[in-house]
Amino acid sequence: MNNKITLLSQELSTLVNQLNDNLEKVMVVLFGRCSAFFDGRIKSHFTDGDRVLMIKKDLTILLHGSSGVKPVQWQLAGAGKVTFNVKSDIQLQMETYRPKTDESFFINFSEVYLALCYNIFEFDEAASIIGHERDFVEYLIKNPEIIEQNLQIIDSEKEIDFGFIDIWAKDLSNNCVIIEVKRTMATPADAHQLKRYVDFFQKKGEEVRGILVATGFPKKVKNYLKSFNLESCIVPWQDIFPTITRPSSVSQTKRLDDFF
Amino acid sequence: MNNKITLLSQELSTLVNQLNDNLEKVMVVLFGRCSAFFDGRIKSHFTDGDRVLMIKKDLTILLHGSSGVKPVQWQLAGAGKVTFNVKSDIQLQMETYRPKTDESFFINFSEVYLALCYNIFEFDEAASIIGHERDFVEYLIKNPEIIEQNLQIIDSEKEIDFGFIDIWAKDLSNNCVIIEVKRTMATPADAHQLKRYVDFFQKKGEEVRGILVATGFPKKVKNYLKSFNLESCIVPWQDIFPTITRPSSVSQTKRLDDFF
DNA sequence: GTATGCATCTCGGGA
DNA sequence: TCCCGAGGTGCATAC
Repeated sequence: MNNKITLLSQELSTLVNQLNDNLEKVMVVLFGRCSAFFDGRIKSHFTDGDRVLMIKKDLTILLHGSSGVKPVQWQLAGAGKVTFNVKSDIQLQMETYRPKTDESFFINFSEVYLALCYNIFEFDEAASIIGHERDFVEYLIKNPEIIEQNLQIIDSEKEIDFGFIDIWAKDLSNNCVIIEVKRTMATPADAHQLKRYVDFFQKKGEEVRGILVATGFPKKVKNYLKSFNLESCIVPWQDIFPTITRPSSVSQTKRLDDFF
Repeated sequence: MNNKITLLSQELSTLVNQLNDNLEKVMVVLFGRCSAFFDGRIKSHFTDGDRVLMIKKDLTILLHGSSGVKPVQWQLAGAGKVTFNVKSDIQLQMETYRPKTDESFFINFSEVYLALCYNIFEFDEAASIIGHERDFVEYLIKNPEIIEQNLQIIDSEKEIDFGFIDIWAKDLSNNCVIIEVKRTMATPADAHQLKRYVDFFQKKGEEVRGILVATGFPKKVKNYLKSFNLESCIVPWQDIFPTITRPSSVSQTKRLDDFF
């Protein structure tokens, strides 16, 4: 094929050896019909179905079905030994145990359509990401007038007994203002989180306002904020942060011959 | 190969047509070196690296790297049209847009090691799972003495203005007892959630106790509970629920010839 | 190692 | 459809 992909044997006794030899060295991918059992933090069982099994170099194990982002079953990296074997000459089985969490994972393939190794190169895969909550907090600290005119920022990411306060400020009347920042729609839990921060300061006898910043406020959350005398502030983040420009130029140093 | 797996062309202009023709009909999997851009709820960019692209029949798109359970980038099902095209004769590009969330996803392959279609059969993939929170709540309702002697269960999964109460009971002194059940270690948010429920009943002038059930209580959570006058109860779920027995027999109706 | 909270959380259930 | 909470949450980060 090429030096990156190796198709494995369709003969089970050979396949088993190929698989066991290559685990942890390359990524292994199997396409087949299988049933699966997981026993650990929860106990789950899937009956026979067409799936994709992906075993990464760190022994992360993913079993994907025909839809959805989440695997139907999986095991986190750090399994103990993963072993394949053949049962009764006709079924391929995978068995693993992850001691750290006392979890075991067992898959029984009634059919293997294709098995391959992928000699994936370990890049430093850190993403460049814009839009974490932290980015928004920093933006608001530099542009507090988005929330309210004449806010004086005092501190941010400040730890108190009940957690971390995103932004701590004072308003024109010298009231203490606690600001909690969310990058999504506000939830009841968000409102309550803010409430407990405000309570903390009020217990110390201070005059305190609380403002929840989010992209939207469902009715229930609005009611909750109102009943606790907290304020809301809608900030449409999508309109504030610019689009990443998509580089569409092709490197001139690569030529068609480089690929195959 | 077989009727399940079709290896696609290594010639880009042919590959593009094969891909576009098969999307939504089968699962498509590509192994290659690519850079990728996602712009939506967040903006993220990955530079060139070896990855696996999986496009499921529901147009869930997963881009997996060499480690970890989570894809490095992804898009939920329900993209608008997904299109492949060839750029400057030497790069394969994928482009998608998901109107619902105004998200776009763009991948540029500098190399394609292998591309294939997987004619995955749509089973009803519902899992049989034991160990959901609901199972624990039901167990406690049948065995309330695990929490406390002489508890009288009044109701469960009861909706109040601020959410659903797991278990609502009365103790020997006829006090109202609100019980919140967690299947994991208790978190500060759990403690606050319970406080929310207890506050609701106290406002109605009732004498209320709150008990948080979990497998463990970090010190900070203990402190929260204490300051809120709430109680804790450790229940070691893993010791209570039995192991799923693993069927290891092979169906006698299948023979080796059935497989290849 | 444990604990804590964010996340493109994803997903399912209920209104 | 929106809203809400559970999750085998995963995962980085701070301690």
